[in-house]
Amino acid sequence: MKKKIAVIAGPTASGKTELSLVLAERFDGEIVSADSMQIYRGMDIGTAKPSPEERRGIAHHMLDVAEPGEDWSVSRYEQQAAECIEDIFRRGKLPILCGGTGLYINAVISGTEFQVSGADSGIRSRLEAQWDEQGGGVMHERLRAVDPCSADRLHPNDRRRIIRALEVYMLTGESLSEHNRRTRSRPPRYDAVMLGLKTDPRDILYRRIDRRVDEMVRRGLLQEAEALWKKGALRGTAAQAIGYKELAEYFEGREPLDAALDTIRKKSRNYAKRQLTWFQADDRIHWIVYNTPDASDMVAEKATAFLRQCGLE
RNA sequence: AGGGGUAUAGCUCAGCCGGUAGAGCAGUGGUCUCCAAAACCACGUGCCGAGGGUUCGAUUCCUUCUGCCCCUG
Repeated sequence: MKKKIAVIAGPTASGKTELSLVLAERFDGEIVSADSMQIYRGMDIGTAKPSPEERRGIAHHMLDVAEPGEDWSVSRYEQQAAECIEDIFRRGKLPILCGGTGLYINAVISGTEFQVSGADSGIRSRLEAQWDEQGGGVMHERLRAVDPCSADRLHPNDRRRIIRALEVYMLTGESLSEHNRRTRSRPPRYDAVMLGLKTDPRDILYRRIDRRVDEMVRRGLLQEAEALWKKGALRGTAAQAIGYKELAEYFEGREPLDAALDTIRKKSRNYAKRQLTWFQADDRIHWIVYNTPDASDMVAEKATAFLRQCGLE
């Protein structure tokens, strides 16, 4: 029988962390973060990473596993997270995968293989250079020649995915579409019991996000971001983190502080919307509406009931 | 108080010589199998501030009023 894990998904500021702690206590679980930015050491306030005190003695995994300058990727995440989950099972506990990075969650559940890395071989940067020289149309046609399915599926402007599709083919000889067909046909690695948190009118979430940015500033986001910026640590994937990249503009004197903060709020809302689009398309998710702080007990009860109903205890 | 300017989509603003209107941002919907807090795609009818006038026809010209902005006192 396939092993069961609990998953808590949802957009930023929807209350995932809080719920994960309650469920970990009730189900004797350990938490595995599924967040592409919380993996970085030193990026704490801006990623809303639970502090050691906030973790209430519950084991957390996949936090602080990389330096901000490191290149990170789904592949690395998937491998390490899977190891953590297996360890948790060995300890006889329930793994609770909790986070807002849908791609990471899916990779772990399904056990997707990402064997080839174009970034390492340097082929990716070569393809990127060619894209800039020859234009996207040429690259799209090149892809069409080796992988017509992917070419049809991808919009000509989708530079990143066209390059990746070419890279996969060049590195493995197998087209991306074949690879996907093969991996998708395999049964998922875990039996995931998925919970999703959201607000009902979306504006509630947006307002919560706006407020949370102010809260982060109060807690020292500027100092944290400035320290990383001074070290030149914000490179690679970490440089994409909302909050840090906008504040870098401010530190460099290219934008006033209030404008940078407005952008942070805006980008966070945009991000939340994309997360909702991603998760709402996933019909495995059992949604719970979490509108106000005083509903936390009710949310916990609903979540608990659902997990029990799905055979967890 | 006098003079000048402005009033167009939720916001910032385009609309040359009159033929009823577009961009960016926001928002919404979507894509997503190694940069994913990223990248990419789609969607723009709004008493063109109000009234009057000129005109076949006014957002566009004239005029009055109202709001805001600037200058002079």
